Amino acid sequence: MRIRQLECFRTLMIHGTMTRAAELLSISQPAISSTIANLEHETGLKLFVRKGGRLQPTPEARLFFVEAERALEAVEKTNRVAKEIRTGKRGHLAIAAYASISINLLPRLMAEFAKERPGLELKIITRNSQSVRELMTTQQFDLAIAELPLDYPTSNMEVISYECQCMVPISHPLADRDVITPADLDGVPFVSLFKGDPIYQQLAMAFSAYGSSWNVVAETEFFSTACELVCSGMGVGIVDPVVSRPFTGNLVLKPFSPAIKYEIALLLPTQEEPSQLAREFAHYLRQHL
Amino acid sequence: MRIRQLECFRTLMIHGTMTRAAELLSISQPAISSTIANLEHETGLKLFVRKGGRLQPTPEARLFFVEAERALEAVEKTNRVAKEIRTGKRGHLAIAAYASISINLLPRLMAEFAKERPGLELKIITRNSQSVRELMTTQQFDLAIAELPLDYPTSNMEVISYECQCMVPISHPLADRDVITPADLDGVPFVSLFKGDPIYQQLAMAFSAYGSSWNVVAETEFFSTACELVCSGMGVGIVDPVVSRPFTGNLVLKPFSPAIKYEIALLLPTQEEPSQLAREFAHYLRQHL
DNA sequence: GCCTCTGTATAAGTTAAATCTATAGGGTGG
DNA sequence: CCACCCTATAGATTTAACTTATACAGAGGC
Repeated sequence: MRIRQLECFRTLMIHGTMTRAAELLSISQPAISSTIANLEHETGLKLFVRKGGRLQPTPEARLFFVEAERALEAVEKTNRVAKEIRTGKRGHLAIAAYASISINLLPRLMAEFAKERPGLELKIITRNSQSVRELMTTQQFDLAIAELPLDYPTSNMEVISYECQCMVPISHPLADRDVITPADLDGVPFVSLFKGDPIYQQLAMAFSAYGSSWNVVAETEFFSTACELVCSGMGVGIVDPVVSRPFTGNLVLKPFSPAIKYEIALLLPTQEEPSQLAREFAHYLRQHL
Repeated sequence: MRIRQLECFRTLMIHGTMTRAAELLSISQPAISSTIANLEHETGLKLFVRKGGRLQPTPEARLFFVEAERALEAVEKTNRVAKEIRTGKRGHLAIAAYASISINLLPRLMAEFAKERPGLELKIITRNSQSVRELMTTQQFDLAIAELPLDYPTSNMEVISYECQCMVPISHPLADRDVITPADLDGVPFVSLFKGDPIYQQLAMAFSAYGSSWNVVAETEFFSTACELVCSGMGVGIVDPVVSRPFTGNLVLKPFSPAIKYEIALLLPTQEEPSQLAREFAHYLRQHL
C-alpha cells in the first residue's frame, strides 16, 4: 500500500468521479484510474462498481475510507512535524550557564530566539562554571556556557574571547581619555573581581608590568556588583562590555591597554551530535557577544 | 515522503546499523543507504551523522522517529483493516426478515456465520414480509428475506423455492407411504396455514384437481404452530422442510404430490451496491435452505 | 434514432524510486 | 599492519506513477 494510492482514493471518495479527482490532484484521469485499480488489486477489496459509466463506492470502500483518512492524516502530520523540526519550531533547547550570563544575557536572547520558533521548549539552569561543565557530560543539556579556564579541557568547545573595558564614573578625570593604561590608574581606587578570577590575575600582571601601584579597594564575585560599586563612586573598575551592558548605563567605558581577555566557552554535547537548534542558538549567541 | 522510507528509518533507528536494518528488511545495504539519504534530502533533516564509519542518530532523528512510528502504525492498521474487511471480520450485517425464518433459522445461521468472523456486527429485525420489503428501500439493511409473492416486484431479488412436505404423526396410517397425494388425504383432518396464504391456495387447487375432499380442521399463521397441532394429533399438515425443522422432530415428513411450492425471496439493496458480506451471507443462506 | 456530452478504461511510452551487484574507502581491534 | 565491519558510490534493472492518445459506454437533447 502506498500513500499516493490512499490520496487518490480519498479524493475520489470525496468528489465522486475520477475526472474530478484527477483535476484536484493535478494529474490525468488515466493516472487515477490505474492507481485505484492497483489499490483494489493490492487490498483485494472491490472499492467501486462501474455502473452506467459512473463509479459507485461499495460498502467496503466506505469502511476502508475511515482508516485511509486516519493513515493519511498521520502521514501528513509527519510531514508537518518534519518541517517544524527543520525550522526549529519543534524541539527543546536546554542550556546550562554560569550566573552572570544566565541572568543578564540569556533570558533576553532566548526569548528573542524563541519568538520566531513557536512550539520550542526552553530550559535554562544556572550553576557555576565548573558545575556547568559537569552537567554537560550528563547529556541532559543541548548547550552550556562556562567561563574559562576550566579545570580540564573539553572537545566540542568553542572559545569566545573579548577584551574588557575600563569603567569610570561619568565625572571622573579619566573619562575623556581614549585609552586607559595601568599608568593612568597608579594608586587610583580600583574595584576588581575576586583574587581567584583570571581577570584579577591578568590585572595584577598588567599593573606589575607597568610598575604601577594597583589600589584594590573592593573585590566582587560578579561584574554587575563591580559596576554598582563604581557607580557609587567607590573607584574605577574593569568589565566585560557585553554581559555587563545593563549595568553600565551611568558609566563611561574606555578601552584598556594591555588587553585584559575575558574568555568564555560554548560547550556542545560530546557523546551525541549537537542538535541543529543548539547550533543555531550558538550561532545566534556568537553574534550577540 | 514514502512509506518505505519511514520503514527503513524506523528499522535503522531501532537496530543502529544499516547493515543490520538491511538484513531485517531483506534488502541490500546500499538500498537502505540511498533510501535514508533520500529521506534526509526530502525532509531537509540531518538524521544521522557518519562518525567513525558508524551512524549516530541526531536529536532531530529522535524527534522525527516519534512521528514516523505513529504514521507507520496508522498505515499498518489500514493494511490490517483492509484484510479484515476482505475476510468479513470487519463490517456489519443488518438483516430484515419475516417472523418464521427470523426466529427459527436466522439466529443459528448468523451465529455460525459470525463465528468465523470475529469483529462482525450483527443486527436482525423481524417484520412481516411487506414491511421487510419496504425497510429494504430505506437503505438501512444489507439483506432482507421476505415470503413471496410481494405486492410489487423488486430488482435485485433472488427467489428461493422449495417443495413443502406432508407431515403426519409417527403412528399415523400414512406414515409408511413414499409419497402422499390429495387422494390419500380425502377427508383426513388437515392443519393448514391461513386462507390468505399462497400455500393455502395451492393446497386448495391440488385437492380440487384430485377431486378429493380437503378437511381443514385448523388454520394457523405459522408453520411452527401447525407442527405443534399435528404433533398433538389434530390431523396432518404440510410444512416447509427447512424453517420448520426444529418442530418436526416427533413427526414423519413425506413428499407431497403435486408439488406445493414455498417461495421466499432474498432482497439485496437496490440503490447501493450490496456489500460483500451480504453476498457471502446470501450464499451461505442459499446453501442451508 | 442519432449525436453530443461526460466519464472510464486501455495502450504505449517516460520518469524516478527502489532495488540489485560490485566495489571502494574508512575505523577499530587483535 | 592486516582483517573485519560498516557505509558510500556507480551502474544497471524493475516497477509505480505519470503522460498523451484513443476507444468505449451511458445519458440526455433534438
